[in-house]
Amino acid sequence: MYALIDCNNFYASCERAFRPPLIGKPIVVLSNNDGCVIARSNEAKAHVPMGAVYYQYKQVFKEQNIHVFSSNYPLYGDLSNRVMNVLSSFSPEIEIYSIDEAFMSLSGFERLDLTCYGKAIKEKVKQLTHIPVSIGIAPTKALSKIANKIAKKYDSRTGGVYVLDTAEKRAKALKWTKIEDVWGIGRKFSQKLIKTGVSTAFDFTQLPEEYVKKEFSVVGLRLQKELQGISILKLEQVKTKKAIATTRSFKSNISDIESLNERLTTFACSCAEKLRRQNSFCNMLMIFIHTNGHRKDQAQYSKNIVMHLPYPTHSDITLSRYVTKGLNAIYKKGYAYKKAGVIAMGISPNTEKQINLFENENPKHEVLMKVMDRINSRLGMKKIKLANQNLQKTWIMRQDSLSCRYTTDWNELLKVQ
DNA sequence: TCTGGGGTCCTAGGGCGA
DNA sequence: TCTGTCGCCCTAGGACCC
Repeated sequence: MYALIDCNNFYASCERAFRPPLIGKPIVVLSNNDGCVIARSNEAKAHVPMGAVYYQYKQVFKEQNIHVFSSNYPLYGDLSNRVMNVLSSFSPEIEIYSIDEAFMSLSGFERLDLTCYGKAIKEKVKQLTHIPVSIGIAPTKALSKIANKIAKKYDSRTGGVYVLDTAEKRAKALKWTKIEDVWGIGRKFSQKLIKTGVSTAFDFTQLPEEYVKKEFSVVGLRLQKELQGISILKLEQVKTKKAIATTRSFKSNISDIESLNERLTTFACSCAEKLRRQNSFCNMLMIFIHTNGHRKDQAQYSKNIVMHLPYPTHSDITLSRYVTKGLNAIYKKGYAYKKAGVIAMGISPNTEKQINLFENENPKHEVLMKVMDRINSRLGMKKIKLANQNLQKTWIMRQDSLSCRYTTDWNELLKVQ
């Protein structure tokens, strides 16, 4: 059996964890640059759709007394770690699936009353982190997702925990689940399925295998088996990332190549730092620049370039050199750029560095990067930068409604009066 | 004025060497 | 020496997830 533990309206719950008066009040959390709504409390869901554009909904927020927060990732990341730590004490096998979800293996726990065990987990997480969770338990990962949806939807009846442990319950749950709500069936696939008369998860399980394989590849076939109660997807081990990206939309458009180069250099340094943190190198670098696709009245241009590096690296200096080279190749004058990014690819661990016969990195880079990381980590922020980055840090994201970093910054600890 | 960011996996198709 | 086939690798594009 597998359990899926999912934090309820996670970002909104994090904001509430340190501000109890907000319990029961409508809350939304915005994306970077306060662009659009990325999380809503239950109370806000009736008034604001997911992805709503902030400036278009300002009036609604005001009228409905909805509390608005800019996203506060240091806080959410820290609370997520705390939740996962609590969960780890309930099973030796746990897969952290995302910032607010984890799968847990309950094999060997079958003799227990799983509903009671689920409730014990839920209560412990609530007690230690103040984050409410819902728990779905079932024989496969895909079914545990459905069980979780039921637990969340019928919270008062289920107490936030639902176990799908019989064929009857499974059939009933599958008939209740709309095809577009099935984990792994996105917008395109659900449209295609609905056209052929498949409107529920149960209908999907009745389709011929060959048809599913042909139309939805092995991914669809695996999912079908999982929904039929045959466990195919196992818990996954922590893996090193295959790509590391830093991409941003700008608060206002950028047209000149110097400013773009400064931004992209900073993004490259952020990628390099993430690479060093996970002890790996990259040997390919992609950069891209976009104009604002939402502004149909403005001239559009979008281009990316992939560069193969001569040797694996995680040096700020090397990556920034290639960023400049790439930008010179794709930049076109006369456009207002809204978004840009750097993606490090071809990632290999420190232990498997492929050395080039003819050209290798200056060994001083490695030492320098270590010193930079140590100083920056001790000072808590980016004090040491490359010379072609902006030392004044005038590129601040729009975050008009940011809450405190209650758990990760000494200066922002909760004050008790 | 203002519309997020960061990932994974699979398939098709072309190049290329055995 | 030429040709056909097979399989591997790479890339682009498309689907999905949170």
